Amino acid sequence: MTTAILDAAEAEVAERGLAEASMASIAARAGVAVGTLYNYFPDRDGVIDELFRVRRGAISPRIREILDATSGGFEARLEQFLCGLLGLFDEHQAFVRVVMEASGGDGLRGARGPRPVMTQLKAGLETLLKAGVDEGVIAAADVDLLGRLLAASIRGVVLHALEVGQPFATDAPRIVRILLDGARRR
Amino acid sequence: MTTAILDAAEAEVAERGLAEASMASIAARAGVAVGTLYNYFPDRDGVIDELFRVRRGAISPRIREILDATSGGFEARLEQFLCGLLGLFDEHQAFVRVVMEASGGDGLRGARGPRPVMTQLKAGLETLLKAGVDEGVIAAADVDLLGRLLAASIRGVVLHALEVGQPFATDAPRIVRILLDGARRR
Amino acid sequence: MTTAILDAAEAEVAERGLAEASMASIAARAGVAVGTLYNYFPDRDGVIDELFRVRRGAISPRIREILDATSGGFEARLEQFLCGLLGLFDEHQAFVRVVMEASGGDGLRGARGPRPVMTQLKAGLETLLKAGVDEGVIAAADVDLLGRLLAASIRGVVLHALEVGQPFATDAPRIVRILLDGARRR
Amino acid sequence: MTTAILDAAEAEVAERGLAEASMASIAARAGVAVGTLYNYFPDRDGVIDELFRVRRGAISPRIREILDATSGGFEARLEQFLCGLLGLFDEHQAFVRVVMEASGGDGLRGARGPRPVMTQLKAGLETLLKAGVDEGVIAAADVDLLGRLLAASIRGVVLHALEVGQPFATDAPRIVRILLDGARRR
DNA sequence: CATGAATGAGCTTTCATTCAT
DNA sequence: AATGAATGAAAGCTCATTCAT
Repeated sequence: MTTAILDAAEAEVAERGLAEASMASIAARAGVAVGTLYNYFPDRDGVIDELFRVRRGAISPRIREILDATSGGFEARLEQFLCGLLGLFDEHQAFVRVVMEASGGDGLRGARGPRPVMTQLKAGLETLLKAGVDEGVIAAADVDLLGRLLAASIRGVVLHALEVGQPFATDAPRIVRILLDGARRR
Repeated sequence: MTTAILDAAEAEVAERGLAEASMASIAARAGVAVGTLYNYFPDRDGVIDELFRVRRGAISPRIREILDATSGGFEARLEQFLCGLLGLFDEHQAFVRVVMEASGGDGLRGARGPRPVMTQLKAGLETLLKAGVDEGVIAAADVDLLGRLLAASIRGVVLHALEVGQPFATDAPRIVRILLDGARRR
Repeated sequence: MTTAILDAAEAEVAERGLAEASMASIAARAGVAVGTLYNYFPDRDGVIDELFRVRRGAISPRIREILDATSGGFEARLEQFLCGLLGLFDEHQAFVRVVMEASGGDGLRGARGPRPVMTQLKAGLETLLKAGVDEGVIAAADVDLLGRLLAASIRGVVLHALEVGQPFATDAPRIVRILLDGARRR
Repeated sequence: MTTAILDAAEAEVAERGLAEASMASIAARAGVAVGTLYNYFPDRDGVIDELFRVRRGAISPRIREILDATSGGFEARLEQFLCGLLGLFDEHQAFVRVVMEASGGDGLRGARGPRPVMTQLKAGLETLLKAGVDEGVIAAADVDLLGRLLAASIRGVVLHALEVGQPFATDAPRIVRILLDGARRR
């Protein structure tokens, strides 16, 4: 039942936005009465928080796995990481929508919850980029900016894919190529 | 008066978020009575929409000017454009905050308003990138993705600058360099 | 089972008050499920009403016994009655708390239940006072007021004892003395 | 408006009881919308608390005046005090009902508000009774119990008068006579 | 026009009650 | 019988909106 409720909440938030997802609409979508929600969660925040907690719980270890599974040189690993990441997001489209909804001005105000995933993602990127520095592929001075560009690019690609209804993962290799070698023709 | 109200709305949304910006708080900040808001706007959405419309009205021609003012080769123009753009955003920090707040899942739902700016920005980028293709600097096949990466990068850089409290414009040249020539050391 | 439920209800009302005694808390205290309450009582009011009915059923005959057991002259009997009554209340502290809780404006509204006890108590007092009239100890004209003063005094003494945590019965002789002979020194 | 709302709250509580007095019923009785209540009071407790505060504010100084206005010997003053008090309560019948409703198990749990009036009343009685001790009319040892009997008697008389719909003040002299000289015929 | 008190729909939350197991 | 999850009416509270002044 908790699962059904969280799924309903997720769909509701993805479709209508965090502020518009009322307990009544979540209950209706879950096919239960309002009161039932309160048999499983203390209050509205409890539902939303748990939604983020559970989804994070499903995604977080996968990100680590994807990172750990990368092998080869820096460039190959980065590409594998991005590819795996976007593939993972493909599997959690609904939640990705929620995160996009919720992550307007993160950090500018009380960010509700997707933060840890983004943080972990950035941490993974940083790990890889440092390996790239060690291999002499990229300059240490570029790590920070490059990390941010990569994170932003992932967001941009995901959002675009969401809008046009495509899967996410296809662009990963090209992103890596452009960010490493540039778009300039030679 | 409309201006005062929109300024108040902007400040309120930037500070508290779209959902928390009540008509009462906007009126209080503007130093008028709630009723007065309704003498100038049909309803709450009217205020928010007009806020976006007006700011867009101020920003749009500037974007075009910035684009038109670029000169030189493709790379130089791209850098000038980004630089000018980020400088422009620096002048509209409050509104940029509002946009960040509001631009969670644009297009996934009824996009409130920043869309056109982003669209125009993308259009400007596309114009430039096409010039790049004509000059033979970049491949036509990369235009679309590169445009999205640039747009996403701008968002990432702006958000980061907002969080750490820095001006936006400083990173523009490095972004252009990375996206054109790659971060790979040679 | 009914007994266990009523005991739980009594304890709950005594501790938290009538309004705060929920079916859930009563069930929990009785160690049964909520549904079980409804196998023995039609609804919440049914529980409360039955609580009063049962306790009255236990107290009523005792009051009669106490009255019947009184012997001697009017004054002695009155003192015995009061003493016995307060002693009886001592044995039913929890219920007395419930009655105090419930007996705000009895009769001003739908009196929940303690009424009959008070009525019987007043009836007993009246019987005694009439005996006093017959013996020529008190005037017939004073019976009514004296009855009310005695009843009120009992309430006041019980409430005070409950607040300071003392047994009830100790003050009975002094009350009788004051009401019969007055507090005036001679 | 505050007055109208408090009057409505008072009537509602007097008629239906504290727990049953909903904001909706208070609003309806006051002839305003629910929201209006919240323009004048922070929440439901705010209404109830203010009701008690205001009525206490009207009654408290009067009690003091009544006490200060008493003159003559102890007995005369006590009678004047009781008489004045009951007369005062006659003027505030509605609030007296509220107090009766609210003062079930005072002190046994969080007593909402009439407490101070009762406390002041008891303090007034104590002052008088001490004067009685000084005059040698009553014994110091009886002050405490006599005070409680008087307070309880007042409550009993008021409650009875409320139920039968009589004015309160008529019984005062007889109460004083009984408590001082006893009901015993001589 | 400006005002701000009044409004009431709508939201969150509670809890007596039901009923399939 | 006992259970306790599900129910939904009802309560408290908020806030966009209206309108008499």
